[in-house]
Amino acid sequence: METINPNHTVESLNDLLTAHDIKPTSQRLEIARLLFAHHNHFAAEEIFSMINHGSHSQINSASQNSVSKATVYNTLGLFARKGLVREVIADPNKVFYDPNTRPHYHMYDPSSGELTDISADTVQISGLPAAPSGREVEGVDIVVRLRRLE
Amino acid sequence: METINPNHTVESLNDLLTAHDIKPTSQRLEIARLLFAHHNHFAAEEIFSMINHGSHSQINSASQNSVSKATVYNTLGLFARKGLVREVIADPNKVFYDPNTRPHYHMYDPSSGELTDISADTVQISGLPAAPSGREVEGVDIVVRLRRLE
DNA sequence: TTTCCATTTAGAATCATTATAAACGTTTGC
DNA sequence: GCAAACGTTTATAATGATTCTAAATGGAAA
Repeated sequence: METINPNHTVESLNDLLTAHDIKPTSQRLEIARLLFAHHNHFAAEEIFSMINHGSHSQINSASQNSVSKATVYNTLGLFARKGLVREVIADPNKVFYDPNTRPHYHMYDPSSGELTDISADTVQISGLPAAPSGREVEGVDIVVRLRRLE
Repeated sequence: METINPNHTVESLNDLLTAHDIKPTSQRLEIARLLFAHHNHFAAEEIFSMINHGSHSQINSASQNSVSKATVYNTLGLFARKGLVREVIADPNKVFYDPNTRPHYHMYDPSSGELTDISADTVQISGLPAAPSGREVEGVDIVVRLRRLE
């Protein structure tokens, strides 16, 4: 179930982007707001349609917020490169963007498309090999794949 | 269960497909031979080009081995559904097919496209949550993402 | 044989994503 | 304040993996 976090003001989002070396434009703030207000993972196309057909515009805003598809993709790529969000590769058809960049894992149900978090606190992994020379480990992704019971 | 053996004969491949409830056609045998002869993961497009532009045709063979792109995709999907191979979701741009269906994990280097196995023998994981009701865990994928050292 | 059913095929369609090149908006230098 | 310079956004085209479609093929069975 999805909850909305109202504790992200335009100010704090501004600071968040700035702290990650991202110039805060209105489009970037709009996308960041969507990502950080919901406790959910979104694909680029979902974010695009939430902004354009969705009911997420500010109450008092006179301007109809609209961001082009190209900008949505560019911005999510930028956010990921700057470490503001994390890409989750769990479905071959689309990339999910996760506003939680702290270590944690995922559970994925392809039949519903639902991607949920697994806290890293309770999970123990050991025995993973070191990176080969010239490389370093960027991260460890764990995806628990689910299927409908027969 | 099947073991990976570089000396797969046409007969043993035949049996392998039959044991997995797959009718062995010449195209399916050709694709299975590629997958099981190499200790490697391949994407559909790689298999397609190995068959068509690759150096895998018999020198003295009068028959030019050629499998259409549609059949390569259909066959790999069939193999995966029947449990003969496993899909590996590590790169957003393509699905890898892994002839090793026993539990094991992967290391992925996006900069080279190299996907290598991590044996499950040395890896310990605990504390993963159970599947929600109505679902079961199909598998646990671990991908150690690599990056070039700066 | 002739029929039937699965398999294969070429090519079109799809869909997420990326590239292109123009338009736009801000900042900066004067 | 004004204009060049630069980064950002945009519509649109292009890409590339994958899936779909509908026809052709081929083997098994009657």
